[in-house]
Amino acid sequence: MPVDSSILVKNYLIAALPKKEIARLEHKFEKVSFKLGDVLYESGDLIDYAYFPLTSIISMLYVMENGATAEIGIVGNDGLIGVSLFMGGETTTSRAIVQSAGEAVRMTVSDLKAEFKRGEEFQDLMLRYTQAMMTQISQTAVCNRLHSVDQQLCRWILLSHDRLESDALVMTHDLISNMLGVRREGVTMAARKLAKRKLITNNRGTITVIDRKGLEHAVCECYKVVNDEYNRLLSRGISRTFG
Amino acid sequence: MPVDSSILVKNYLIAALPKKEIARLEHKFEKVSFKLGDVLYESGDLIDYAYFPLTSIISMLYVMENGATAEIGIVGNDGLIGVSLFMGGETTTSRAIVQSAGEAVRMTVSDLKAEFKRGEEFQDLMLRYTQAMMTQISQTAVCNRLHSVDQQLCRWILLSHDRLESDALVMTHDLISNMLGVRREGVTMAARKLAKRKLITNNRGTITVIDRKGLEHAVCECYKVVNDEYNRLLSRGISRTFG
DNA sequence: CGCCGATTGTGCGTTACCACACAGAACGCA
DNA sequence: TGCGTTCTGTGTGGTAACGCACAATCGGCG
Repeated sequence: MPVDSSILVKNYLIAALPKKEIARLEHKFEKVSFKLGDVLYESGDLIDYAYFPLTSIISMLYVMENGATAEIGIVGNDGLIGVSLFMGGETTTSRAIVQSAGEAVRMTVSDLKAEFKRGEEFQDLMLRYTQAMMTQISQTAVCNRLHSVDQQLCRWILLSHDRLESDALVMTHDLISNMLGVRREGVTMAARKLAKRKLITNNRGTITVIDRKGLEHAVCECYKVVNDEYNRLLSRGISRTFG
Repeated sequence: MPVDSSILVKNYLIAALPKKEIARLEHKFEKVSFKLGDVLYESGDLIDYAYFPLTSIISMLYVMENGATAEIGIVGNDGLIGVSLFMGGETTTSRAIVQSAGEAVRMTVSDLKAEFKRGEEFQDLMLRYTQAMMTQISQTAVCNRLHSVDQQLCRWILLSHDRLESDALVMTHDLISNMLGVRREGVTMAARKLAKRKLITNNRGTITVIDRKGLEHAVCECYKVVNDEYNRLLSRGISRTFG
């Protein structure tokens, strides 16, 4: 489906491009819709398209040989899926899976590479975004090492909330546990604690944020570190309140 | 100190450049020596130089507000420190600290950027290296989440061994514990187990690899995943035995 | 309405790791 | 040779998370 150029700017990365570059690119985008659980690509797949989420959220998930999973990073309308294309690797060792249904625009590999190779603002922006992504991944490593499941769930809810228009996260505890790489019961426990503190409500299949400020107060420093870095590198935050 | 160009190729990243580009760059390198514990830069510091280790090993370490630390990645003669310079961020949220004394060559920020901006093989190589680094960081996140201290120590020893000419890792358990983000006693226990299996010896301040194959057999899949990706992206392994 | 699958809640026992305290061993230097 | 520092080993008790089994509950659909 060809796109109305006005929707492109829902993706902040595209919106950050000079008007001239947007004009050159807009007819190369194609709009797509994703359902929860759709897989954009598997580990090792050659990739056809780069995806710029508009309302969807995509998780990058590593899948172990024994089937255990852990989330490496999360991308919404703040970024794109397909960094490996202009980095030269063509594939990655992770799976890209839809964590929250919604829409995205996509661009073919060759269009993406051609624009990147021009060496203009598009290239600079993609590289700065990639560094922001690296910071997010790094902080995931740190958080996995040093923080409790409670803290990590809190961080994960904020990361998701930042990338959603709604306050309702349509996710079962089981799915969240796959992202965090912990037991489903662990998520249930942690969610109950947050609900008891009146920061979220926790209904069958849906977590709803009811006290955003409270969550920000409860979360570990990892959240803010990454957020500040997105601000610094991309001149805008993805958070709803910071920056 | 000006460099003898023959030593430059001890760094595999430099060695992978076309002869023409090496020739253009060689007079821009300067040789430096590092002691254990030297800090190349702190989180947030503006960086003056990019460092290409020859015999030294550098750790990228995240330092929490409470002083706890965790390693994000490790760089030896397979790579460079200063990716954020050409990625456009100028700084990172981590500290770069010497994990194993030795030498490196360095290049000024402006020389590095100028060469990168030419858009030739140097740029491609730097970007592919950066993707390899992202894979390493990602796998650190996964390993931190899903694997035991025993497994992580094993992986860490192999990562260090790959980047050393010697079989002796001059590191106290305390320093290793800072890298892994665990207790010193946890490292002591894990090292004793590996020693009991005759994979390493474990003397005051030094861990010596005595059964490389055995370690590779004992390590979690995270090691091989990253190693394969370095192979694929940089057309050569950093491991002493694989690829 | 009633059934069934999906989701969440609970209750074990077990394991891995932590924090702290301190003993012993090795090394380096006077 | 002896002394102090650094490093490693050990013990005790506590906590977080695990694996597993199963009960309770919710929602959709025939």
